[in-house]
Amino acid sequence: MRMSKLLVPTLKEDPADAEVISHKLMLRAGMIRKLTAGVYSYLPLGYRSLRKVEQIVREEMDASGAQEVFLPMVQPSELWKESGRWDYYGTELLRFKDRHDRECCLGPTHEEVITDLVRRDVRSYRDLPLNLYQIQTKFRDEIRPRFGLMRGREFTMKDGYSFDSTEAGAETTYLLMRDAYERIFRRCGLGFRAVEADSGPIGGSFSHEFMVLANTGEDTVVSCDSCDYAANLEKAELKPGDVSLNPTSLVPEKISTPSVKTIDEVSQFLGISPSDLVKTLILRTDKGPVAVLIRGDHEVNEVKVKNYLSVTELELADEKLVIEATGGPLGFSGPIGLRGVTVLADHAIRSMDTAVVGANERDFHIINVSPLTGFRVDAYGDFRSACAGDPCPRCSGHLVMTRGIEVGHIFKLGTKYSESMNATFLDPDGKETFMVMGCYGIGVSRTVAAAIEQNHDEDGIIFPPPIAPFTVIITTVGAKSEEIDAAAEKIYGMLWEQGIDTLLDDRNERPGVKFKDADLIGIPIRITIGKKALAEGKVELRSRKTKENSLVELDAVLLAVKELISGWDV
RNA sequence: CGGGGUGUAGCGCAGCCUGGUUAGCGCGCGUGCCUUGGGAGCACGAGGUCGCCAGUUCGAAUCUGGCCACCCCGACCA
Repeated sequence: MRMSKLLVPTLKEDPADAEVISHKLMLRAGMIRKLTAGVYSYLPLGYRSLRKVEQIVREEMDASGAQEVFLPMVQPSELWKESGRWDYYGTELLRFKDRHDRECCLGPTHEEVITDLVRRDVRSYRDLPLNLYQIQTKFRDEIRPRFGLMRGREFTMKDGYSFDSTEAGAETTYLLMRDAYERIFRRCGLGFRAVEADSGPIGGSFSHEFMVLANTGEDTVVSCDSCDYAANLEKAELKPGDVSLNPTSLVPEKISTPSVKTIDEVSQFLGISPSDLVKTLILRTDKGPVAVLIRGDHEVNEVKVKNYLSVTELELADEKLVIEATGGPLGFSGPIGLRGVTVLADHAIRSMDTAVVGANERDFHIINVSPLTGFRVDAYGDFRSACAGDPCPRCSGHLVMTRGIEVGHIFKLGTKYSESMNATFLDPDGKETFMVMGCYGIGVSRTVAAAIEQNHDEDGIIFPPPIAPFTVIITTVGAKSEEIDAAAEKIYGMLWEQGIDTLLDDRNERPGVKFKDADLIGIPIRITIGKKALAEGKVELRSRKTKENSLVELDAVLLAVKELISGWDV
């Protein structure tokens, strides 16, 4: 492709409404343009990158035995009512009516459609397992789209669904997909980590998220500094810890703490550390109010509490419920004397010798409380989020926190949809049985954005070669010259013949402009053709990543390019 | 939806507080000259319903009210 013919509207300045680096750079590099909130058009460069990711996904999915299909984006409400999600999904599901007044929605995901498809045509265990996937535009009416392609409302997703005749088979398929995902993200040239994710009621290690590591990521990845344990923050398990051996013998004492409410305020007021406090959080659930006790310096993990209680709804109580549950105002809740409320306590509470708690009375706290004897606890458990430095749940190492961008998620669904939608098959004994399902998603457009978050510098994007819109850019410099043009054309033709995507910057621009654009759009390898070197039969090769230049003979260009690509470090 | 903020040329902004000629600046864009190893220079030029609607006023980008759009912080997720 010739730069003079390509639509690449690069910008010198950052657009005012872009916040994160990938969004700014994709806009500046002329890869995308916004149509409306969370909805973007892809320009040639952006689309080329997207298609490269798609192709890698496609190849690896096919190699693992999955088959590509293409499902409708407009879906009838009936299917969603059948699965129960028409009511459950909420406003993220974009609903509308057609001219016959029939309710429809734009597909945010395709469990319903695929299950319907498979249940109609698959009747025997002989047809299983079956693994189908598609690469398609999804629409989710996100509450708050942001960060460009990182969280759009319309986005490109690879979604795959597997159907097995047995649990064991489903688990085998799951592991197959996990391996495929590893290969996909490795081939994309990304630094990533597969982490254990919350799998809700299914439990076990049957949900993994694939996180591209980048400090601008929205998710927190918890990993061990000595073993290979890694998990999403909401999932990361914690060891129980030791029970206090010398609980306080002091007598609890109610003290005045006027207008001192927050953990910080109380610890400052009393001159103690937040870890000496117990915070009592009142939560509203669909099974009634619950009190959760967490050490002052820790954070409650709502997903863990939710799973422990098997509730579907859980949120922090408002002041009204706090007064109802504790008898005291917001900010002074404590575990002593709570009635009619389930009291859960994090393991760490048991390790405390002494604690300061709220008195359930305005402007009072109680000091010298023994967590072991001072109040009733219905159950101890792992209810807090991990912190950096916590012991690893699998070995003697310690946990570290890193930021990540979730680009993939694989999940064992079990029979959730096959039961609600009656997807059955006849097993070898002629018995009607529910299919065991799994689902596997990759945010394709987000993967492109994540690659940029992970690979950029002050000059622009540094694309990993496999997903770069072009692998090589040929830049001619200096005054118009037939020799230079001829050399450029020759190399350009040769690289294309070798299947290397090459962009020829044939614009009549000054060198500075060409260099800046080449850097900005992140083409991994730049071949610069100038008068001086060409007179000696050489051109210049430059790596966008290392910024190292080397002069190579015209005959050696192809080899040098291939070496640079194969030696590219993630 | 709650909290904060912004809408003036393709992009980035000034002007608004204190209403008053023809609404400015930089970049970009067009033409010509010139230049060609890190976003050159000169000259000429095109491009604006000042987000929309109403109101106040002799007069509104500027003041008032309503609406809309977009961005940031929270709950969601690939």
